[in-house]
Amino acid sequence: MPESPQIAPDAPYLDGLNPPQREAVLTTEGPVLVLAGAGTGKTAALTARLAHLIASRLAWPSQILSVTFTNKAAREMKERVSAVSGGAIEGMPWLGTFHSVAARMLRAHAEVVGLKSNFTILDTDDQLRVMKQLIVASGLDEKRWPARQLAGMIDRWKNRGWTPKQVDAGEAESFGPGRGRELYVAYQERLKTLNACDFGDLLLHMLVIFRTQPDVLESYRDRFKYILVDEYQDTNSGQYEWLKLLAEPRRNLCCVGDDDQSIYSWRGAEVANILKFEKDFPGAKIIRLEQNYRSTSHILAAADGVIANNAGRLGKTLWTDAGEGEKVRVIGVWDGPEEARRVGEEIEGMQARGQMLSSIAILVRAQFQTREFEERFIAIGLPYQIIGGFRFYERAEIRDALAYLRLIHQPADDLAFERIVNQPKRGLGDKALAIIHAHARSSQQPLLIAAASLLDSDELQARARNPLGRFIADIARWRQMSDQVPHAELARTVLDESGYTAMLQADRSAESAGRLENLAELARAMEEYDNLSGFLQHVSLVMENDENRDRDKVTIMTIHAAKGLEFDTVYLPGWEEGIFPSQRALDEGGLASLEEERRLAYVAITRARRRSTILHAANRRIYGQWTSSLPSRFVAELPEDHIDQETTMSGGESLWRAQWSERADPFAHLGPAQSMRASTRGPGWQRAASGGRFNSEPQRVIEARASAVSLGNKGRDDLSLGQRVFHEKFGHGTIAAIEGNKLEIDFEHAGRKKVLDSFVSVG
DNA sequence: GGAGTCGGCATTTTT
DNA sequence: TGCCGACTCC
Repeated sequence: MPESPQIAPDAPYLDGLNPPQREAVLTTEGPVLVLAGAGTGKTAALTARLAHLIASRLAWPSQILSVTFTNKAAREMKERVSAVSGGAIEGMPWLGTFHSVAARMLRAHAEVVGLKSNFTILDTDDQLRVMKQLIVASGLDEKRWPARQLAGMIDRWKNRGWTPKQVDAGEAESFGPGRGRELYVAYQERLKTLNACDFGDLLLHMLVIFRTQPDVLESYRDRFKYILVDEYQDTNSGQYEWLKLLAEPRRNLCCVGDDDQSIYSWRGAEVANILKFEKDFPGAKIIRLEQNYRSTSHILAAADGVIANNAGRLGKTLWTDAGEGEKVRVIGVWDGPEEARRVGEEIEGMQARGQMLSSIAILVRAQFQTREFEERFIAIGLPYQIIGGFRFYERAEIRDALAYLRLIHQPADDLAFERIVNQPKRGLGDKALAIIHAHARSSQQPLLIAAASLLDSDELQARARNPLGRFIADIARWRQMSDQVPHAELARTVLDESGYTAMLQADRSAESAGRLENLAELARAMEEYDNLSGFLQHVSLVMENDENRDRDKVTIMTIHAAKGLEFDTVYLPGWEEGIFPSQRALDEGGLASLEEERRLAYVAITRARRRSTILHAANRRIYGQWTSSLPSRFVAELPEDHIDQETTMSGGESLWRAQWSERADPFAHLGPAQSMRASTRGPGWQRAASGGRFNSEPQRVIEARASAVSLGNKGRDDLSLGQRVFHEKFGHGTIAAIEGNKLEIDFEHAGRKKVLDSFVSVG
């Protein structure tokens, strides 16, 4: 590999790039921060940079680490690199999301942190269930100390790169109280026994390995000649440390991002990472991409006027030669239904004029806002799609199916066992489960194995024992099949033979048909993977929504979900104090979260290519209560020259703008009923209704050691024939026979029974 | 195990 | 207001 790049100014990948973009491509050595404003051709530059590194032989594809946050971004980059290099380049092995790259590394070094390389990746619901169990086990009231709160805390700690020992004492105190650290330790222990880790662990474990195993760190430093990071403003402290460790000592680190588009601080992202880049990497080159190829200048100016109110920006000024275009419209309406009606009418008008619905989006601050539009669009028959909400792999039926597959693949998967042992109903209720749990705990076996050994005893009543026996035999049989039958086929068989399909067919509710379809889709999706284990491992990291994009539809989604997307026409409803900025941000986060809300506003406006329309309503129903609302302060921040204001109410166009400075009640003329100030809305209204449901459950896989029906445990050594023992259910008796962990006992009242040694006590 | 009831609660969610 | 989870009663 030559020392210096063979600069080819006419290289095809440089075609169409502007000077700063070229600079971003050609500045290969040393730390580089590319500040890429919205719509400035960031991905084009990044892709070209990768192509350049490879084409000029600075590095092999395998020597470049490029990380993104989303699977979508990773996929897009892969596709574009391969297109720009004429498909000649084999897929880049180290191009992926932070999590998938870390998972890949962790599989190679799992034993360092006490895992096996086939560890399972838990999702949020798995985590919550495990944590709930731990909270209950530690004697805390799960109502007062909800698992979600603990999960949130531990997640934040992991985002910061903290192992239990590093957790700030004060923070550790706050849960339980005083039990935070202990529960964190217990959680990690539990994960270890499940051979599982959560999303945060993927990065944290690797961080620990880098910190403690210099040779491992060294090998990766050797390997990665160049590192690229997309959406750098979204990195958290853990990811930052991870990158920094890998980037030293070469420091060929190129980070691309936009501080003005940092909208995930509540997920642990640290805007500070991008703000302090120069300090952390002295001599870093800062390149600004400021030419916007997406929007017209009125739109850019409006967005710029808003974001200019934020302090501590790195600063950049977007410009375009696309022309002025239309001003941003600001429309004041009476109430929520009118807002939806107005948008619906305009869209119908555009549709009549031939505009594609897919080029139109409605971007909201929070999920609950989608409802009003949904209702309206149904009423007028306007095709729409709501992005967000349930993901494919979060649907209950999908997770049930996955649980079957997990349990077949990995008999030790207790979470999967719990999920499906009685799904469909087999008459295995709480009582049976409690007995299985008790035995599993005392014999330290996975639930499936413990359940199998219970079958040979009288611990369970025949009513439970028989269906349990069938269930276990089914799992064992499917497990054998899994070696011979293609895994998609296996999935279909399992769903049929387990009675799951029949259960859905018998269910005549509105959703059941869709569920059956989803399951069919799941089996189809499986065909794309080589084997069951590959599929299961992939599923946990790439949980994507398969939206059907066949028909022309208006898109409704949150602003967060819209980051990185663009539409010709964008509607931005609900720009009211308390909604946007959200009440929560106003109440709790102080200036920092107000600024984040403002960045959201910036992201929202800049999604539009040609037309951006902001709406606000004077009255809105929140939790069923009619409340009057003030226009968002962000409305007042829009530069007047670049907007057109319109109101469907009397009062004049600048009504709201004036009010912001005068702090008067803009709706005083409406009479006392409506003039309740927005600020008088107490904390009661704060969090508006949402769709964020957590209904479903887990998935993960553990290495199989024992077969599903293996028995023959060594028994206890403190028991002998003729000994008097006590059994909770059957009372006192004497041991008549011992075989491994199985006993036959003559009970004084219950007669002769087969029981397991873990259920008896001496005496 | 299913249906009914009651109380608490309610942003954003890349992996 | 409306949903979800927990709980109760057949």
